[in-house]
Amino acid sequence: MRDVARLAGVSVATVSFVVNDSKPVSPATRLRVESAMVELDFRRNAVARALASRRTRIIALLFPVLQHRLSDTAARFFTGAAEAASELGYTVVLWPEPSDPGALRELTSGGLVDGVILMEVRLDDRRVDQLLEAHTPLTLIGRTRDPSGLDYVDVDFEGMVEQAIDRLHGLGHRDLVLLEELEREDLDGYGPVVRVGETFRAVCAERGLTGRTLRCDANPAGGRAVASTLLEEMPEATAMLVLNDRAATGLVSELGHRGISVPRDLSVVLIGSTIEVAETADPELAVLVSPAAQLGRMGVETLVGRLDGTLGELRQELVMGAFLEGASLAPPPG
Amino acid sequence: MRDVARLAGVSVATVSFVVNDSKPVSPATRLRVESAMVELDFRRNAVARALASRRTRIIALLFPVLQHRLSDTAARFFTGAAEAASELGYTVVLWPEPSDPGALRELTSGGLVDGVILMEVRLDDRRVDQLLEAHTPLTLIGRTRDPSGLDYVDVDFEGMVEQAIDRLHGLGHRDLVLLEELEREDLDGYGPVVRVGETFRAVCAERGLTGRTLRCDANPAGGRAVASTLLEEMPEATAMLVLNDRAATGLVSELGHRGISVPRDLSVVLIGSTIEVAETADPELAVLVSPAAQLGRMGVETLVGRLDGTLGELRQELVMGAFLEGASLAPPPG
DNA sequence: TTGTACGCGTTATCAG
DNA sequence: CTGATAACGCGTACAA
Repeated sequence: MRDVARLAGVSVATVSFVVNDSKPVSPATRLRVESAMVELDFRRNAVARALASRRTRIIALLFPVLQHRLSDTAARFFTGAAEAASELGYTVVLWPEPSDPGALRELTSGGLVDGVILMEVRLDDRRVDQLLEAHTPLTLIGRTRDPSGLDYVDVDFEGMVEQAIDRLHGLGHRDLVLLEELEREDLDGYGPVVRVGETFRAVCAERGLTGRTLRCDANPAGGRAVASTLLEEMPEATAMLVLNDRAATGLVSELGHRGISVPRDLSVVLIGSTIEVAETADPELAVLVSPAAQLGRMGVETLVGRLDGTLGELRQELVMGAFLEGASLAPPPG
Repeated sequence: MRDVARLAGVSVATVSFVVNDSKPVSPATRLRVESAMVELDFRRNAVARALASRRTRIIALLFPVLQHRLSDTAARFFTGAAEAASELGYTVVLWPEPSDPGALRELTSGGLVDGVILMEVRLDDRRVDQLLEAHTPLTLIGRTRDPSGLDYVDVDFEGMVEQAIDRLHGLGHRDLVLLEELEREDLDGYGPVVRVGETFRAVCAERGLTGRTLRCDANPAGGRAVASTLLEEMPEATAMLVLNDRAATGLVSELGHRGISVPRDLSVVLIGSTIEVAETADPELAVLVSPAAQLGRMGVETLVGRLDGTLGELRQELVMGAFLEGASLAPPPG
């Protein structure tokens, strides 16, 4: 930049004005500066700019990649966020969560990113406190147990589970099962799992339905393996809610092998998955689609609004996903 | 840092020495500095450090998220890369490819990242030239048509296709089909598709086998839809290679509905997918697993080696994935 | 072993 | 409209 200034016969300040058009510059000198820039193949240095201006226009989407699979759904959060950021003149990068918690502070208070969007939030999430302590502009995708004072957007799992149950209830089902993931320390207090489980039990109780829980590994083999448990221990169950899409396809196909037909003998609803994954099963599963891309977008808009100061009040919003009927719903047999 | 120095009664240089232990410091003063640091809750500023040292120890994994789905396999590249980076004292972030190509130069010549790992490489990939021109340290996951002079690691699609064909041939199959994705401009010259297609045709010709190609949308619905084409136009085909896992599951289940059984009537091999996706189909598909995590790791190791100057020669390496038998292979019928 | 002083490439604040 | 110049926070010769 110094060189550009020299070649154009102006001061560095003027060059800076041209580069950012932060101040009016006469057409003549602007031209001289611009040609000098191409001449010297000038590229502004983002680091220096960040040091001087105290911002990078970069947002980190913090994702604990070692604890949570970067699923299809998670990928859509990222895509939605990336699109929105691009429109707003920001860049969002997917930042694997540092294993060392100290590294988190470094990242966040180091000035490399202007703000952080936190994913895979737990009810008691230490990361939130750490980030707040570091005064990092923060938006959650998900929410803690007590999210007061925090900007967040989240899937409305409660609403989705209620809708699913009511749909099944409306078809005549009275004996439901929720298929959950095996408990792992990693998942302890993980929002979606906790909220879906609690809502399931509460709504079943409210409606006078039987609501039981089954657990299996979060993959097709796990789903296959749990089929016998289901048939042996809960033969009266006629409908099922599944949070883990991978397990669902395995379960459905294994049931098929055992002569149990979906939806004739068992209705199945997927919670918070994608169309494509629901279509992968045979038959296509009913699914409450995760509004992932939309939430990614909203997360970025919220954080940017906070950064630019254009967002006044707190933003706390829950979003339901679309209900796709698929071919896995029917009245209970008999 | 200035404040820390003042509180500890030393100069900023000494504080810097302590922070980076770049010079010997007497235990006494070190202690004073350290306690001053905790007292003031000191956090070093990554941006300033980057400006002074000309490196950030951050690597960008450049992924064109708008053109390519961030699939399960792609996610594993990221995970593998993140692990390796962490071990080497680096951080790798997933950087969505800027839609504006000029923005790519900004990113790369701005000093925000020390180097770039390029994903979803095409045979003629402009990004490579742009990055080289900007003198950005660069490693490819994938490779261009002529990758001479470039560090790269890639899936050995040629070897994998050959292995798959030979396996099928060994079972007695002589009439093969390759299921490809519909042509899209986005995918024009995309390495995996081109190489798999070319190798398929070449190896079939060499072995005297019939090798034909079918195309469908890269999702379950696409696979379902292409089932009738297969049955009507290629009824003699007894085995199939599939590059798109999503389509494969749809095809297999639709064939089942039409009385065509895998593997009795048709053998199926998935190329470059994951165990879990292969297990999702019914029956479990044979699969040549993509060595994604390993390649992610190797990509990082290569780039870091280049950055640290510990890597001498060029690194150009192809990796095969494991062959899992699944339950979708059998001799041809009759 | 420690301190001084300069450089890193911009932005921002003045004054002109 | 333009130019000097002081930050920005840290690394690192070089000197002490």
